[in-house]
Amino acid sequence: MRLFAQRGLHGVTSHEIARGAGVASGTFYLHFADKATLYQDIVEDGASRLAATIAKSCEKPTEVAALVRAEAVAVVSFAEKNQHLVRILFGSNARITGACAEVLDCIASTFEAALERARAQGTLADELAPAPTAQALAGMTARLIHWWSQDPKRASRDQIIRSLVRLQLCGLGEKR
Amino acid sequence: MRLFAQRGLHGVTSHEIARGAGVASGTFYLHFADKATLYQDIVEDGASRLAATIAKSCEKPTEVAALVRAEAVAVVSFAEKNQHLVRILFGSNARITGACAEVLDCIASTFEAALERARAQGTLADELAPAPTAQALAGMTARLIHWWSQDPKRASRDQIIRSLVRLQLCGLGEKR
Amino acid sequence: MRLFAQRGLHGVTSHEIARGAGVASGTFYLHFADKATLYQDIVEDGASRLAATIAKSCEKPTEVAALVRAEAVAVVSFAEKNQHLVRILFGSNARITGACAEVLDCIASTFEAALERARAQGTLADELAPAPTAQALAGMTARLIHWWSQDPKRASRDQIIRSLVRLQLCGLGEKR
Amino acid sequence: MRLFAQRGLHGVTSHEIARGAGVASGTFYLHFADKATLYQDIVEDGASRLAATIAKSCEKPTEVAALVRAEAVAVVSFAEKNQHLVRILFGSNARITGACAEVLDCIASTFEAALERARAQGTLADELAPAPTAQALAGMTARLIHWWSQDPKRASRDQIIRSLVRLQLCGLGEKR
DNA sequence: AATGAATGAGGGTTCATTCAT
DNA sequence: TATGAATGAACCCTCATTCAT
Repeated sequence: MRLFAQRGLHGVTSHEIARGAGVASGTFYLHFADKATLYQDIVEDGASRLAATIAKSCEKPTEVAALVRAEAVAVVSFAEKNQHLVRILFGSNARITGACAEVLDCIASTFEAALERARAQGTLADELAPAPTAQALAGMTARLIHWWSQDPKRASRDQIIRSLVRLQLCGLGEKR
Repeated sequence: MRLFAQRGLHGVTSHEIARGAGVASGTFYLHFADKATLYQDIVEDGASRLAATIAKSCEKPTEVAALVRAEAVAVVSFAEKNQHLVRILFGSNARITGACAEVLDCIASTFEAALERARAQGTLADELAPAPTAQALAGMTARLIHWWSQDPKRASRDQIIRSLVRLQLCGLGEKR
Repeated sequence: MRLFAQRGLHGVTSHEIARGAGVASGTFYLHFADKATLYQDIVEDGASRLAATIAKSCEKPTEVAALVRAEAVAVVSFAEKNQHLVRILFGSNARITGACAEVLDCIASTFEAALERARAQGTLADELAPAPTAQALAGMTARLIHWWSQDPKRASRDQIIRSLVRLQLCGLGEKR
Repeated sequence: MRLFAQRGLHGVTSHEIARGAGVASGTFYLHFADKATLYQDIVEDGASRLAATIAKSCEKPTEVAALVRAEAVAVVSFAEKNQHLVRILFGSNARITGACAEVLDCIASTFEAALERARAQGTLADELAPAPTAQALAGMTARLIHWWSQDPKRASRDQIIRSLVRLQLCGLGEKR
């Protein structure tokens, strides 16, 4: 993951991965089918773990504000524990490899569902169309997380969460 | 640009580029130093053209709302005219190639400057730290533009602009 | 062909073929899809050329003896001109590669047709079943040709032809 | 033997052989020096067993016809009991491996000796040179046996023997 | 004696780049 | 200036063989 996060699928050789793991070249193939499959598996597994983490964080809260906050906390915690993975998922030549069922699209669709609900309840600002807004919120989250995971000293955990919450709440409706 | 946008730096061969341009393989090297340099040049040139477009759009307006709107319009127009380029800049194994002086960072720093100004004037919501907020806004813009440029029928030009303006204004302060 | 004749498909590397042709490794792939395909093409092309040669030699003669002789001459001439090819076709890990639609089966079926005709005319010795006899005659021809092409000094052209003719005539019926 | 008969020396891995024998990969090397040696040993042992079988069958008969028949029966019986081995010996990338002291040459030399004897007694047809005729007869035998062992339902045991006897007798002289 | 994970040399293939024409 | 055949370094992957357990 470290190597893929730094240099991408094509920038890393199978020899480097093996050597990085302290084993011989051939040993790589005792554990993984091939380089592309390993990468794809990392992405897919990571995406579903992230999705599960988010989903779980949304179970309890009922108020919008609490829900948004819970989600932000979950995402930030995930990023803290999976620094390399986050860079792979959001650093994103993931798209190029065809490996990912679009982590971003996955997150975006979560947002989109929430926005549709808000629209139904009349709490969504009129000028916000659900689809593009969902994409914008997903992009915002991804970028923030990715930027932060490249160097966690750039901002405190709390600042990240507060920014996420504020912007998401704003995007998720909250007529002014 | 079309090829790079579709398949990324590593997914395209120099032969394909030449053939796509209707010339022989060797001719490629009469025009470009090598494939990586071409890619880098596309990214850098594209980034500075985008930056210039944004900067120009910000010259006249004095009010925040007008300024944000002008910027959104400029970015959207740029994306319309440079569909492939936008996918290269934001689709983003740009980061991996080391080719880019971070288009996103460039955009982010524009936002950051605005946020610092807002903070000085006391109009920035307290919970928003300038640096991460700037990243979030940049990520939001990039994602929205990229998503849209993959298939312009996904949303109307206007919806994109309205979403951008609303979310940016919100992020840029506007205490509630 | 020389290399394949000497060491078989698996015993020859693509690098050796290139080097043997006085070109660099990559050049091989400008001319052939890959090593296995080249081998297969050699076998298939060789088989059909041999079949065509045999077929042509059988056009004119009407008497059995003349026909058998014409065929023997054709096969021997082919072997003289295509020493390496003959060793590939009959030296025979051809079967292993799945490359060949069985050159031998092809030749055998020619014989089988002739034997069926002989049977219909009542000139075939009773103890000879067409199918196995055809295989035997084909194997005989192949072996003789292969053995000779490994070292043409082993026997004169004429000895080969005479042996072939005599044995084939015998096999093809000629009740005693 | 089954694996080698089906796919040849190069088409079988040492792992497959071990797995086919129900032991672990390393165990293979407790029993055999290496894959190539195993193959060579199979071929050499098989060839000498076949040679011994033939030699034994030729001990008693004194008449040519009886001798030829005894030999044919011996060979066919051997093929019936050693289906895989026969395919290895005659299916024949045996030659390529350098493993075999030429089973065919071995058989051929038996025939050649008989032919020389016939020549000395003046019973050999003038047009048949001993060496090429011996090769032809050996090839005929090998092909017939091999063809039959690939699918014993192709012909009855008796048909094979009768064809062999008839053709060999014819080749072995029998002036007309 | 058996295991099976580990090794690493070797081979097939690709492709960025060159250069004689 | 344009060509495109040729180059050869580099990469992915396989598999015969070893050896600590």
